[in-house]
Amino acid sequence: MRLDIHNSTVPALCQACEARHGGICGALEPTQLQQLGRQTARREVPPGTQLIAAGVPADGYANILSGVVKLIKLMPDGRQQIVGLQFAPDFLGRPFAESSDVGAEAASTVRLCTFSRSALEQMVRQAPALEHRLHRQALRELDDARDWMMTLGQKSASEKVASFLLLLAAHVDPLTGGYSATFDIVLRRADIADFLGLTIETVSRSLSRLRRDGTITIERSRTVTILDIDALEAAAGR
Amino acid sequence: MRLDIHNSTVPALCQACEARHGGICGALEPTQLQQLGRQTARREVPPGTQLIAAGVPADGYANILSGVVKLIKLMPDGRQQIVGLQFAPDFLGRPFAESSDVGAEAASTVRLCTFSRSALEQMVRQAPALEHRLHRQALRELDDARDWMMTLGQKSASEKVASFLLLLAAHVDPLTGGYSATFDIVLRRADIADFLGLTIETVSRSLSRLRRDGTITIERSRTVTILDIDALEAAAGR
DNA sequence: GCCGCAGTTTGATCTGGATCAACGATTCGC
DNA sequence: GCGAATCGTTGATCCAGATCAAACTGCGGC
Repeated sequence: MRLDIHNSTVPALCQACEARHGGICGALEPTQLQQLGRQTARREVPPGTQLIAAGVPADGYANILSGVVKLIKLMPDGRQQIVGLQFAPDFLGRPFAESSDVGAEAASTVRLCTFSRSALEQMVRQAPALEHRLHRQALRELDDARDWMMTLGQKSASEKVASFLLLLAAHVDPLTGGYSATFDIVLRRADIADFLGLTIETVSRSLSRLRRDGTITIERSRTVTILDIDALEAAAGR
Repeated sequence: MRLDIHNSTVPALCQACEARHGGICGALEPTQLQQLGRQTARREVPPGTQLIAAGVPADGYANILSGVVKLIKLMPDGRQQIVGLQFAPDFLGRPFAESSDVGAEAASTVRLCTFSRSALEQMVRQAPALEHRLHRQALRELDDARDWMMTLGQKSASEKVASFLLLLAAHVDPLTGGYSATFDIVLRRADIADFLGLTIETVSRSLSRLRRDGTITIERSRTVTILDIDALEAAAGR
């Protein structure tokens, strides 16, 4: 089978890789994948691991293979805002800048495919399609950020919580395009609060109300099942 | 003078253009500028003009030559959030998408250099540096959006208003890098409210308080002079 | 099994900003 | 220059969500 011959030139690790399809490596030819593959390292980190420190020059970039990463901004007085969540197969890092004022932390166990700044820059020079992929992801993240600005600026507490559940349901499973009916809330209540601009008490109360209304169920405070997706969308303000 | 000979190949309109320096046209060679120049049209529109309708396929793109553009997101029930302001020499439009769910409206008199989707796509194919510029602007807008998420999610009403004034002061004059001491608030109170996730009354009260404290002066509700920049930064939460 | 701890839920109270209301200021058309 | 519409300011009251306080749940260590 010809396809096998062709595939055999793709590094074994990349063959089953999430990041090759939706992610940025999809822009690379087999020979380029081989070249990049020699400069990558896989890492698995536990929840809570600091992946990128805000304001500190980052050592490199990564593709997320599985898990959820929180993007965090901090104020001098300690208040913090989670400005985004990233899922497989997202690219992680800020291209063309020494450092960023956004930090990144593993929210769950996270598997990464890491590579250095210079490795990325070298690949970008060789494969313009790679920059195009990065550009597209930046635009997608920009759309997401603006969506969330709407949530933060205009929605009520319960609308925010419902929006958050829909966001998770749409992203936890990188394979399906739609919503997952059952999924784990990877974040603690404190993280959800920082993402929504609320307090943990208000988050908890809003979740309890959704449960009481029969829109969702929650097991052991972590596993959510959506019973009524229409009601949840309505509760989210659309 | 050799420089004149070289400059003479740059279209006359582009020679003094804002967008050529900070903007995306800086990525183009004189011959490419000439080529694009043939496909552009300058437009000057009054405040309130709808430039891009959310969800409707856009006819094209533009560079902002002067003025301020509001980026607006709308909810089905009519609530709206301004998700960003754009100033000269920003690029206006959403590359690689038929339409966007973000609308754009002139906040002041705006001068634009417009061109079609196909003209841009053609130039991008010929000049990879152009996509690089677009990419960089997208990343800058992403940083701005996340900054504003912090403002929307964590800051108090008066911190939001102070942050807004600093944002304007930093951008109204595209030439200087720092803050302008005196500038016009181009937006109406209702727009400021939609940008900050507040009501017009709260915006007005916060501005009055800053005036009473001697941090700023306001003439005819539009022209602001910053008397104490440190106090204003402190009031903004940094 | 029991303890200790971190995280979550629920209740009572308080408050920043929304809402409701009235009144100034500015701009525009004629 | 005058009236009218729009926009902005200020005051009084109300309420969603914050804060303060207490109990509950699940989990790991021993």
